[in-house]
Amino acid sequence: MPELPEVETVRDGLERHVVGRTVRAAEVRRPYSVRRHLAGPADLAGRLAGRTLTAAVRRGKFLWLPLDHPGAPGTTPDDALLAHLGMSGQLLVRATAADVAAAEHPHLRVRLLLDDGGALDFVDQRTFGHLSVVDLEPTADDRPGGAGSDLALVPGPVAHIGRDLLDPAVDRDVVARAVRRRRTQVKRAVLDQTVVSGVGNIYADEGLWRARVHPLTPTADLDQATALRVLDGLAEVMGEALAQGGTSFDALYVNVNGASGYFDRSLAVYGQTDRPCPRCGTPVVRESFMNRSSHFCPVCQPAP
DNA sequence: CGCTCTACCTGTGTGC
DNA sequence: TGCACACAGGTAGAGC
Repeated sequence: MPELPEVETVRDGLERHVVGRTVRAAEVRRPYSVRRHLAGPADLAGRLAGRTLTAAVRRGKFLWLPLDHPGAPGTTPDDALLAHLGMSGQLLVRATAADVAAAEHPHLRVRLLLDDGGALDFVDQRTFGHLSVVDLEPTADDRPGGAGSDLALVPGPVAHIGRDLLDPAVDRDVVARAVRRRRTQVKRAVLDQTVVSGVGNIYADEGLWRARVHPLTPTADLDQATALRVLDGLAEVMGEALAQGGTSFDALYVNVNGASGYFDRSLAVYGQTDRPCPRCGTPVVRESFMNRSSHFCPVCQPAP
């Protein structure tokens, strides 16, 4: 389940192994996986052929690779290959033609054949993820936590996504005020990607546990210090997961599912129903929330 | 405009 | 064994 640390691990792998290479051709095996590319699979393939991948950029859980102009290398890219991994998406680098041939996979959705004989494969079991080629647009960076009037060059579908807590330009004080401005519960607020991006169900539960805040606490009840403690808890747990993911990252293999190894060892409450809270030993509680689930310690995180 | 809820998708696990 | 169903969950867009 890729959240911010997993997507950042993928971005880092793409930066080191794919950036600078050129797409020879794109094969769309499953049109549904490019459904956000409104002009259709053939148009997507046409816009990728012959283009060079010039960078790997991420905001929250969105990831994009700006594309060089075929006839004008070195100019500022104005479009990009945009990816969202959804729940189960993986971007897998195949180094050689032999690797490509050996890598047929029942969940292979899109294959980008590269000009050096390798490939970049988009594999996605549950197909919540998607790829598209979209224009980059100078976007007023006035989202919560943004850098005020600065313009950021981001894909159109990413324009409404807030900065994430691992972004050096994020202002946690501003994000905390944005969380408190919402009229809802704190877990809903931190899952809202327009408020703060990159947080999914797993890290929301873990961050709230670290901050000792119940998921259903009304945002109206949060003072600034408590809201900041929640953001600190989220940033801390995502930072630790990223550090672990980075150390287990395998060269030439950009993995997502379980790449960090974090899920098995370090989760305090997520998926730990009835197991003891690592702080106080009280059994962890699971409750239904937004057709999902919330996990928390009923003692450390008292109900509002 | 702000908030809430659901559809989208597929493989795995569980209960009858 | 076979079937039905719950579950995992990020996002866009509809609904209120």
